[in-house]
Amino acid sequence: MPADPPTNAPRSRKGERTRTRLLAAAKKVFEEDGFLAARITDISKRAKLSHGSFYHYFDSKEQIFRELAEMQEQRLTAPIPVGDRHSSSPDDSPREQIHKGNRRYLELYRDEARIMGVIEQVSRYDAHVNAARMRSMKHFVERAEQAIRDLQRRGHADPNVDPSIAADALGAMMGRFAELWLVQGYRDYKFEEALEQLTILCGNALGLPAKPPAARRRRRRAK
Amino acid sequence: MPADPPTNAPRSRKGERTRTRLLAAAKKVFEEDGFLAARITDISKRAKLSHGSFYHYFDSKEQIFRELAEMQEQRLTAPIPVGDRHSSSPDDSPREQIHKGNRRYLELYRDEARIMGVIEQVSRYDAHVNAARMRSMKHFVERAEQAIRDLQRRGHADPNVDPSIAADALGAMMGRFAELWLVQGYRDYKFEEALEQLTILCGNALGLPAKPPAARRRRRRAK
Amino acid sequence: MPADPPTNAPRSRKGERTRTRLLAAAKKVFEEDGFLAARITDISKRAKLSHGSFYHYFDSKEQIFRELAEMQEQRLTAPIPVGDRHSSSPDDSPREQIHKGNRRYLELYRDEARIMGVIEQVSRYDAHVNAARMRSMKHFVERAEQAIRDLQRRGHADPNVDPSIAADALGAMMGRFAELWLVQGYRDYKFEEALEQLTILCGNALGLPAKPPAARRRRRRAK
Amino acid sequence: MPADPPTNAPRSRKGERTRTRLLAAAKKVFEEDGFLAARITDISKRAKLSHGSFYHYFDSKEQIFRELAEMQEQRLTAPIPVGDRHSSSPDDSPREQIHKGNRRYLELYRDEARIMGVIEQVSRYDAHVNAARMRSMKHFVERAEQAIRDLQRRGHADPNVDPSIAADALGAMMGRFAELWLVQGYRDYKFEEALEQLTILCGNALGLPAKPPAARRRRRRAK
DNA sequence: CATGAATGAGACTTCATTCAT
DNA sequence: GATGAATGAAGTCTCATTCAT
Repeated sequence: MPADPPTNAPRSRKGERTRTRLLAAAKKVFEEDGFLAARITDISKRAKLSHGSFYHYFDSKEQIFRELAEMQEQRLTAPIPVGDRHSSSPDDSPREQIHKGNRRYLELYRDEARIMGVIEQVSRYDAHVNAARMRSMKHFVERAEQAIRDLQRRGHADPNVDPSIAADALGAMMGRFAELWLVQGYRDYKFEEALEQLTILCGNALGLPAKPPAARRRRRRAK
Repeated sequence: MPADPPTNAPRSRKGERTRTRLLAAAKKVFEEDGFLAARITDISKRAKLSHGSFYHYFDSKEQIFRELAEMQEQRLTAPIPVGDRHSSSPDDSPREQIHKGNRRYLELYRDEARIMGVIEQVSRYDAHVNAARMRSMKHFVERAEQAIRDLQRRGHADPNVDPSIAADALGAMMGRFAELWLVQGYRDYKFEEALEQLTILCGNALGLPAKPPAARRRRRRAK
Repeated sequence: MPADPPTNAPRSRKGERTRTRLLAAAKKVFEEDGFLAARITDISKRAKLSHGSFYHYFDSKEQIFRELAEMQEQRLTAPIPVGDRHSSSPDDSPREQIHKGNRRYLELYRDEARIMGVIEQVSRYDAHVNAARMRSMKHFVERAEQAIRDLQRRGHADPNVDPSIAADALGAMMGRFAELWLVQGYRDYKFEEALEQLTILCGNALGLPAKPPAARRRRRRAK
Repeated sequence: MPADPPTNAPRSRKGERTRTRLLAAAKKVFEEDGFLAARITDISKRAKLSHGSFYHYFDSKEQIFRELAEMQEQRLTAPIPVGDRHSSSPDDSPREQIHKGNRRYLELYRDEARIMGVIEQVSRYDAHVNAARMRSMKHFVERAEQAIRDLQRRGHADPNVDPSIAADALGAMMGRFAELWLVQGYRDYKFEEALEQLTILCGNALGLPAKPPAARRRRRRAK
């Protein structure tokens, strides 16, 4: 999954620092101006570098963006590290697990909304960026698909649901909803409310057992 | 909801025809080359016109695209005309109604996938195009929201679901899934299968009564 | 001195009226936008005519402007009609005659300052317009020159002054001062004051006998 | 009074040389073609540069012209350096001082007639250029005004003359006469003759004591 | 490593002018 | 006479990218 190993890797400590500075500068510039309007000059200037030097580190605007986007995507879809605030414990209910996953996704998306918006933009005309997204999306969706399959096997999810399509569709829902809400400002939901609702919708869609309002559950279990 | 009436409207019959020719040409060029790569010259040439003439009818590439996008969006989210192949009869079950609506949406999206892809692209950097999308989306979503509310009132939908968020989220799901599938070729689903699954997911998400097929089947079996 | 007889002279009564309308419209547009920014379209539109029709009456923007400029120049440098408010009676002193001539010039210039400014502009890059100015200027200056010569012969003007150069120079002074003041708003003189001063300067320059405001002088003489 | 410091100032020695080359090239092109017909490409080509490079140094044709015009204006209206061929010694008569000033002005104007003509042209439609002219003109005229005031105080100049208007008007005369003569070729005066006449006119206008060939006049008065 | 001067392809846009209707 | 559609020459300006220093 790594991008093409940078052809122009820095050789010295100093070079490495400069490269990092460029990446940070590029992120800011892309966030402020969008991909198209961003100019190499702006990025270099922000990194306190002459624009000529840019080419020591990256071949083009596309290339530096791809690297940025890749980093971002990976962060967003990476498996939740065990022990993380968002990691689910084995005895979380499926809905609770979804809830935690969704929370993590939305929080990350929200915190990086600007650059996420630009990635959405660029992924529509840069095949590389799109491919990178697809790759990490697939990775993520596969885990979800497997989880659905498990739930179905244990009789906890609607057997009529196709795990593959469902994983894609619910992923699409989360992604696009996040963009509409957090990037394009389509509406102004309260974070917790939106999160909860999305979780309900996901849970329902998969036909998971009703929500925690635990009382009911215990009774059922009690049965 | 109509766009600003074109400032440079044609004043003669002939002009009107030329304008239409330009719109058709533009659509093709945008579909083939994408928005950015499309050049005024290409559009004009395809309409068998000198590039100078383009400016009699449109102020810029943006402007002609906006008009195209607006038309497309309206077609996609317009209420289904009564009597249409896709129109639902009053005694359709809610799931059936959703099914019909989804079918219509997906079919239209599929038939215009190329241009829809370009619209997705442009809407990320042209505020006008995005605004137009938002407008028609809102229109569409409001109808959905109202429908959900009705279902809840009649006890047919999960009362925990927020109609507004649900309408947005399921709309997001449909839209993004369609793009992934029909524009970006992310996966290669069979049309009927994807349609059915999306309908299940929507129905489940809203907590609608179990799918008809099941009922019938049981009854049938019961018979 | 007449301009080239319009190649495209109107043939009907209606045509004549349209032509006049175009001239009037052109004058306004030139005044508002200057020559360069003025477009045939604007002129035609203002004359409630399609721009195509413009070419029935004039060959180009230059041509219509030349006609306008010529009219203006002639008005400005035409001999003062006998009996006119500005006409000088035979027993006016030379200074009084100059005063009247200057008043007439400045009043006309002031009343048509906008278009005069445009003429100044265009005369710097349209040889025809400049030639027209030169022609009428020469006409005017020749009369002045003759007048100076007469005054010198009668011992009323400084014999060291070259009538030809003086006429040119004082004409230049009047013209450029008027432009600076009335077109470019360089300073904000009171009309009467500026007029009087210019007259003094002209009179002095030619070495005419001291100014009439006899009172003061008499007093001085009385001393 | 200096123009806004160029935003795109050269940062290296080489750049500085190139910039200078561009200015020189621009001057020539403007002189040959006039402002309107001059193209960026021509200027760049003449400076042995690609047209793209032009934009490293100047934002537009207007900008480079403004800089050129400013330089020219300043040269023309700068105070005469002490010791210069044109500087007047304290015991020059007022008429002699005017003579020297006029000579300097006319010689400079003549030597730069081409570009002066273009400046006259441009100042009529570029507010910046005009403003620059006005500024340096004002500077110049203020010195003249002060001189007139001094002469009046010492009883050497006609007290009826308003120093401010007179300075403007005589400045206008000099400027416009120079243009007519040296740029537009309105007439073909001998340099020395024109200079002398203009000096006489200025001196007379201000009512300065008669010219050196005083003898004649004194005799007359003596009568 | 860094600088910034130089390049040049390429697209947009304007508008005077022509011409078929 | 009038209309307005159509033409196309011409010039501006931008910026990614290269390269000599």
